[in-house]
Amino acid sequence: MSLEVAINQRKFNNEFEKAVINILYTASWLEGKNIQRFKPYGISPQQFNVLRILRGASPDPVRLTDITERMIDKNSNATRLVEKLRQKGLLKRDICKANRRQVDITITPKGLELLAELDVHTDEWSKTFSGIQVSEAQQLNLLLDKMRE
Amino acid sequence: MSLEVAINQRKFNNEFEKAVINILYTASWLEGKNIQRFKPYGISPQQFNVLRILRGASPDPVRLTDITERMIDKNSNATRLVEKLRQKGLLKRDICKANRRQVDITITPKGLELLAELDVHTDEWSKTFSGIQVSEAQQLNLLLDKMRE
DNA sequence: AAAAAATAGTTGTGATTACAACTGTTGATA
DNA sequence: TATCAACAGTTGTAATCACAACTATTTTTT
Repeated sequence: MSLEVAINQRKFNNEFEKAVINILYTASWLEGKNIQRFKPYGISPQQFNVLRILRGASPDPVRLTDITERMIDKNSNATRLVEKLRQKGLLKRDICKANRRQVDITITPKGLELLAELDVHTDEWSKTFSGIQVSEAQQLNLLLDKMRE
Repeated sequence: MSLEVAINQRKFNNEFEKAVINILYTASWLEGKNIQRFKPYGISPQQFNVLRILRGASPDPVRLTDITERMIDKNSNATRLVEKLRQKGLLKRDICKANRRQVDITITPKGLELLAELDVHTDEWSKTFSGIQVSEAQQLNLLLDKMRE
């Protein structure tokens, strides 16, 4: 569906403003889909993001600051996200002995299992973007990177 | 800055997944900028969105459902956004006489003034996207629309 | 070594979101 | 004309976000 139809607006001041609105609208659309996708597994998109970061480093631990740096949404409160996941037994927290200001966070086997379950789902989900070609996705990535320069 | 550097992740499963993450990251980046942009005027990006919808229809009123339909983020609670703006005197609410289930919402002169102030700001802001050309912004719009098909 | 600055994370708060259940009004059906 | 369904908004709630102030630890400066 075109942006014009999606938000029922015919005119935009210029292509830049339209692109900004289009990005925000598409992100909100994707976020909604993600919430539904993760809901059966009892986690939020942000929590999924954290788990994936942890798996990327596993079996090495990751510091809280590293998590924030690598998160898609930098505004999230990593402390609280981590605490939620810890309560679910998906990660463990240890005060770093070398530097007691740091908290070392590691994904647990249970966390890895959950991600493994979701992997199948994620692959299928990626394929649902039948509207665009691989080359177009590449182009999209290029343009978005360029926009943030 | 490339997405890889922005979220410190070197590999992605495929270009589609990368594009999804890129859209979400870019949207969060833009949202942060927007929050800052509107903060001096005491409104949120969503509230700005509502005011612009109202100006688009002005002097005609708009129903609450119309607002939701036209909003960038459909998940917002229009009732509460409108109430916030009403408290600030930026719009007025009237129960529709013909159909008392409906609420007619109209932007006030004060609301129009605020938007006029912001217009200057918005134009300048649009120009800060020096990284991309008009043709590239068009391409971006095309690809995003296609992705949501 | 004491004081100051920098680092790493936590916590408090007010606003906002996600979602479902709810009220009140109008239209359709029997 | 009652009854039921559909419509238009509202409200309750638990979770999350935005942001700043805070604690605790380590490093740097004097």
